[in-house]
Amino acid sequence: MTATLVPVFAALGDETRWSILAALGEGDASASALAGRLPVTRQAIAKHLAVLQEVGLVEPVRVGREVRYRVIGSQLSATAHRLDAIGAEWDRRLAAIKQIAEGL
Amino acid sequence: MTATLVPVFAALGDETRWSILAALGEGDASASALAGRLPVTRQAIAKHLAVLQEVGLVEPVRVGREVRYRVIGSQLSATAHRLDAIGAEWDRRLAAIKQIAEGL
DNA sequence: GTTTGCTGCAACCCGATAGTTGCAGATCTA
DNA sequence: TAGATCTGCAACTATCGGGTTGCAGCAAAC
Repeated sequence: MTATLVPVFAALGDETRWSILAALGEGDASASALAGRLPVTRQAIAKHLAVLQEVGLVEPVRVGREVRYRVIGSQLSATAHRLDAIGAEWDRRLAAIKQIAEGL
Repeated sequence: MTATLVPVFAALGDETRWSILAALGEGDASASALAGRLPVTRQAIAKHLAVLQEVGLVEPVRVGREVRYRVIGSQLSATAHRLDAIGAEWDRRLAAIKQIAEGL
C-alpha cells in the first residue's frame, strides 16, 4: 500500500523534484509542459516523474496523446504522519532513558 | 533554526542512516561504539553522523575522550509537521482545481 | 612515560544518479 | 496523406555520495 518510508524520503531529497511537485501543484501537467517552465530537459523531468511515481507521490493520467501527472497530496500526509509517530516515539524513549540516567 | 527541508529529507533517504538513528534510539553512542553494532566502518558512520548533525537530527556530546551522539526527536517531529502542512495544502489546492474543472 | 583506544583528516574506489543528446514510434491536426 | 508534437528508449558523460584503508594526533589508563 504505502511505499516503504526511506525511498520516499530519498525522492523528496532533491530540489528539482520539489520544483516539479510545486509546478504540478498549480495543476496537472505533462513532462513536455513542465520542461517549458523548468530549466531542465524533458527527459530529465521524465526520469524524475518516474521516481516520484515509483514512491506514489505522483500519478499519471493519459489525456489524448499526452500523459499528465497529478500530485497525490495524501501520500505526503501519510508520510508526514509516519514520521511524526517516529519522532514522538523517540522523544518518549529518550525521556525514559534520561529518567533512568538521573537515577529515578 | 530549523534546517531547510530538502537536505533533511536527503539525510533521511538512506537506510544506513536510519540504522544509526535506530541504534542511537537505545541510548547515546560514539561512532566507534556504533561501528561495533553496524556492518560498516567507523569512518563511514562518522560521515553519516556529520550529515545527520548538519541537518540537526543529531547532536554531539563530549564525554571524556569520546564523542557521543544523541538523537533530536523534536527535529523529526518538526519536519513531519512541515511535511504534513504541505500535503494538506496540496490536497486543498487540488480540490479547488478539481471544482473549477468540473465547471462549478 | 609508555601503551591503549578513540577521534579526525586525506586519498582513493566504485556504483548510483542527475543531466544531456539523438532517434524511433505513436497520435492528433490540417 | 503529410506534418507537427508528444512520448519512450538508449547511450553517454560527469558529478555526487557511500564505503574503504591508512595514518597522525590526542586523551585516558596503567
